[in-house]
Amino acid sequence: MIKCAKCRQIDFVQKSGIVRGKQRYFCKACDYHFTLPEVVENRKNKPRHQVTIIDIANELGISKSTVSRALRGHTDIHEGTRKMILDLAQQLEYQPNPLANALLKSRTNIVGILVPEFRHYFFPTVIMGAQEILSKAGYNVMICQSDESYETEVANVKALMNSRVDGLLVSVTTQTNNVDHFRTVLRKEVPLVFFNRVCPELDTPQVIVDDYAGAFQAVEHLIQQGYRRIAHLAGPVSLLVSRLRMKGYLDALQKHGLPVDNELIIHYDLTEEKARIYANYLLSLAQPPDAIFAINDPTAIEIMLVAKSRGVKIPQELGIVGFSNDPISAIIEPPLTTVEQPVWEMGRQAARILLEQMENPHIETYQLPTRLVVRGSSVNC
Amino acid sequence: MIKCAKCRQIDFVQKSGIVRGKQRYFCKACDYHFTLPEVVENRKNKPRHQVTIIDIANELGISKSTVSRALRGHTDIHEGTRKMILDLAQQLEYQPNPLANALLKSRTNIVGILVPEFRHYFFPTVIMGAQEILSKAGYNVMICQSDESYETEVANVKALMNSRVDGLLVSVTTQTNNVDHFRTVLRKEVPLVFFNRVCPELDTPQVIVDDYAGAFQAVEHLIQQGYRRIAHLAGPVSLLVSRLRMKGYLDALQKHGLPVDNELIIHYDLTEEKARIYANYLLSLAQPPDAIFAINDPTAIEIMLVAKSRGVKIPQELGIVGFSNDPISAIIEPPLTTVEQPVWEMGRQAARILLEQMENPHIETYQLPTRLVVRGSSVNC
DNA sequence: ACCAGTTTCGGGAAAGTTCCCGATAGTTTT
DNA sequence: AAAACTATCGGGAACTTTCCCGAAACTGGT
Repeated sequence: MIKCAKCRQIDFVQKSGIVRGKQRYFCKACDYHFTLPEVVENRKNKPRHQVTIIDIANELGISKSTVSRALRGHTDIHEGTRKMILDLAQQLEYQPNPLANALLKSRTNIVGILVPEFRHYFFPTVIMGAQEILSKAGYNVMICQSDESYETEVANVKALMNSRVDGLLVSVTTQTNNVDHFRTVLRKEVPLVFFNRVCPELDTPQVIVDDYAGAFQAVEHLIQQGYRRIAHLAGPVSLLVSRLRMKGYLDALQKHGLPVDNELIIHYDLTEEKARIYANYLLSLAQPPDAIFAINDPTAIEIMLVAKSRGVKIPQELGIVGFSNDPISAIIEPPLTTVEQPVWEMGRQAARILLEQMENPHIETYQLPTRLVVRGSSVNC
Repeated sequence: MIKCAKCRQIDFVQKSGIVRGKQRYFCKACDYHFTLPEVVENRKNKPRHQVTIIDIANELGISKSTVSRALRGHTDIHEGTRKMILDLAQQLEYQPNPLANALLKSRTNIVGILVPEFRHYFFPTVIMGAQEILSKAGYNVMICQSDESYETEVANVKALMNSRVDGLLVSVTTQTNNVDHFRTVLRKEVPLVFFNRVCPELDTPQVIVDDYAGAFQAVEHLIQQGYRRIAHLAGPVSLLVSRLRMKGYLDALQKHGLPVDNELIIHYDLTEEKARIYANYLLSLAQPPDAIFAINDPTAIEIMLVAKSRGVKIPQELGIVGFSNDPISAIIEPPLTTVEQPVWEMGRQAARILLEQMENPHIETYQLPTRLVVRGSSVNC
């Protein structure tokens, strides 16, 4: 009753177990195991078939190699054939599959950008600058935020590496003390450029601003305005920006012969709650400061809000200077004196260096200038 | 002098032209063309070879199928073999190549997010909400901004589709009147969910807030505060949100028997410059408004700045209400009355619906509630 | 007609996975 | 002991593209 799939005979076929729910048969004559082929039903589970070069080749009765050559602008092809292929490709709306190309070349044309957050002005703007350059160069961008968590940062780096990004633009978290995950990136020779929050212990290109000069100017400005007891609400020591701005603060004090009071120097983790807590703490001191230099504008603004809620008059009783010149600084009352940094340009430069890195690996540190923008929050008239 | 590459004989070999700069030969005896193989030099242009399942298979002397089964947690495998494979995979730090998988399955595990901008509070926050859900589900995110330009939006959609994203989360530009590019997306059966700025002419899932109710409440609040000549600086008519908030504005006026003055209704393109221009225009009218309902918070804030610069007192001479409750609204002086919308949640819901869409396509419109937050900019006491 | 040289095209490997299905060996049932 | 069944593994296609290299079909020149 059952024909052998090989010799087409019936007599020697016998049952031989079940495989994956299907009856199996064995033909003694030709020593051959087989199962009955299922009737293939409506094969509609192939939803969207993108047009491939093979489709074009079949349509024109030529080989896929020729189609590929035409599309890639090779020379080894007849002008008429090329035109024919190009026309059909356009007509069929052919889109080359980047996945196949990526698999073959091990290049995805995607760069990863990893930032601590993008709720405030700074990081979104850097990203926009980077995107401007990268998309011009034909790269897509995959953005991750570490949320100021070391574990998330490690996980994100892993995820981006697993996605086989061609390069990485990174600003580390406040908690990043161990940088082994970035060493892994370097070991796999994936270009890596840090910006703003950099890793000086790694030999990688970096884009930063002149944090020291900016901080120095800011604090000197406060001194020139007559403030004498100047506090500094600083970032965590782990970040180089914190240390550089701190040094600018200290040197400015020293230059003008002002004492350094450790009570007035606070390192914190850049969260809003802590900013409020330390602002309150500073203003509650027996000898409160008459001015505060904040590590960045969001911090400065938290201080302003706390000062306002305590009835402390700005700038008369408290001068405040921030860093970064977020747009909100010009809007708040009184407007915030701050150190302007070319944020958009930082993104552009980071992207540029990353692209260069892909061509020709080299270490480059790019430093952008800062400029003090004096507004109402520090003019003690 | 030249041996045939096939029969190893010398006598019948003759020159036969040149191919790509290399001398070609022909053996009459075996009717065979050939060129001399080049001496292969140091093949060091294979930079980083990732560990593959084939490496594991070769190492253990088994087939790649078996390795794949072990790694994918299949049942058809011996427990000992699986353990052996898993151990070696861990030791070699094996990472499956997502490109190969994507090529095979036509799934990239990437979703694209397309927004008009992310300089303000709203869109970055939505994106964060969406990312929270999507990354939990194992998806990476590719973010593009159309920069309020229709052409850029079309180009971005094309780029994301070309990158073979598995789904799309979109908020359209102010200039988007033609939606053919989204029809292309739907035609290729790529899940597409709109949020905030939606396309009602397309049959797609959408996530919106109750714009009508929010606007109605806002305007009614102004009326209850005693304002009688209420202007509306609205968004472009092309956006549904504009139309809905407009309707809320109109209905609130009507309910309280206030006349509609077309002079006080301005549609604009949501750029900062135009906001300033129209704010100035409104305040320069012979009969200026005594309150303005703004389409969103950035607009409201521009109006506040213009009013301040003209010496118009808020809220005494001009009441202002915004929409969205950006953090800056609580900070500005006076604090801005605004309609709060669950922005983060909007991102979460959009992502959730997109994920559902991938499983089981269906049309769903999700509407989130709004809530009026009354602050100083509208309390005419 | 014969050969050298050029132009144009096709075949097939490679990239790394998953999955279908056949194959084998071993185990249990009749 | 044959028949029926299970557990485990290997082979190879498929996904799409690029690229190497050989093959065929030309062109001229002798």
